[in-house]
Amino acid sequence: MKNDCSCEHCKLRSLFFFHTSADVLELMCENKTERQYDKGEVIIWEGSEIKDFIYLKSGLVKLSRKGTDGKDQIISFAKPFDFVSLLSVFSSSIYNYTVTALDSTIICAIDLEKLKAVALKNGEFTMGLMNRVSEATDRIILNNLDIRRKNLKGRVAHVILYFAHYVYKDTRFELPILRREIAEYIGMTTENVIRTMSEFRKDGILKFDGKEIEIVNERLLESVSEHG
Amino acid sequence: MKNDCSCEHCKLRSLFFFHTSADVLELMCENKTERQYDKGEVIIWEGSEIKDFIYLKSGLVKLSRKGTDGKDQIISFAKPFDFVSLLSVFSSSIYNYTVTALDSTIICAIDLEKLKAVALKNGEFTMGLMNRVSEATDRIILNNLDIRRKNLKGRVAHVILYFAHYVYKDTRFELPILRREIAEYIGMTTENVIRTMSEFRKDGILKFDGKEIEIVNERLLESVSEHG
DNA sequence: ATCACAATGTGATAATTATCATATCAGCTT
DNA sequence: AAGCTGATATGATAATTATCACATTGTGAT
Repeated sequence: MKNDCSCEHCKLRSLFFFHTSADVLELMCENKTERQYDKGEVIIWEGSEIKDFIYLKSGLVKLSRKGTDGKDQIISFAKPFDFVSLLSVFSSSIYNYTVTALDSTIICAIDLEKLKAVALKNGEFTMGLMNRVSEATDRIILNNLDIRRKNLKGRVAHVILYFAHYVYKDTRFELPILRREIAEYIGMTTENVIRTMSEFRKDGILKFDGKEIEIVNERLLESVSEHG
Repeated sequence: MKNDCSCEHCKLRSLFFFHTSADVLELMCENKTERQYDKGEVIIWEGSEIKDFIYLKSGLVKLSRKGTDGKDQIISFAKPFDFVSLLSVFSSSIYNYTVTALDSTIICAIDLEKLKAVALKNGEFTMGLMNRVSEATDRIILNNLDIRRKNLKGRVAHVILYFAHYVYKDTRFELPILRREIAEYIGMTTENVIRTMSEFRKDGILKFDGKEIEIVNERLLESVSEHG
């Protein structure tokens, strides 16, 4: 937990703020805390009070929610440049989702009251913030719509391509989530996700090597993602 | 299409803005257009340029999107006090959804460039705006998650209860959408929605009289909504 | 190393939902 | 009034997905 004002040179800075006026810089430097989480650690608990505005500096997380039936549902995944403090922060005082690290993850937390105080005085800053929040929530909604259109095979293909294209930018990567978590994300059962991935392997679309996954036939996987 | 600055007394005003400073009042009075749409008319076309910030004054609308396969998906419904210009407006220059009136509807349109100009100078106004946008998109995401947890019967029950509780605040109302539109909203087929509603009728949960629908056994409908 | 436990993997069967076919009904036009 | 069209309605069947049962593999703790 350091506070060396390294954000002055942080790559993320430009994404959050149009200008970096004196009050915004002070907010970031004096009132931010950096925290590191290991894979599997919970960063935010559903139901806890929102005290900070949080964003990802590095790593990968999942946003999930416990249904009334006790079953978890995964809302979305987020990597740096995606916001984490998306939902709730400006419309609720309580988080209505849990954020869990899927990999070693570093977050920056800015005291929410102080951020709001700056935002009230600085429209430019607030507009930048709103742009980001709007963009990130849009992506969640549209992605969920996209998944809803597809059948089991298409949904599984969608998730694998999501990690390949959007997160790792490689056709070979270590899958950061369990089969069960894929199921929680796409709204199918764990068994069927496993079965589908086995089929992809048998069909020569995927190769597994421990946690490693390799997309052998990307074109076919994309076709499956579109047309089942 | 009138412009008599009636927003000064508009009930909605308090919801959008914390304070109504001079610049905000001028924005609303000088740069707003009021438009009326009949049931079925399209207010915003998917793919069109975003020129205005739009909100509902009265009526009811649906937000929908045409999938790559040509099939419509309904994202959400909105009534006054829900925003319409939720998604896209602050993160895109093009609407990625269509807004259609489900009933006679009046909207207010504020020139987006002028709104942005005010927002840049007025952090308080922008914060109020962000609160609203965040609240509305949160509701869409959580509602979709809720529907995803349920089976066919539960989803149909959910939609009927949504209109009863949230829109009409009555157990008897005129259903503003077709069976097909319920299907497009919950991701099931039209036939199965029709079948399910017929079952509800046969089971004494619902009564139909033309377009009118009456919830006879609300407790049972709620139970079906929760546990299928 | 062994035990315990969770994750992966696979098959058989049941339940759910989609598809296709066809009928009736309501509203609208001529 | 007749004819057209889209919405509602219903049944039979096919396709998809869930459930249950059980085997195997992997992983962490002692």
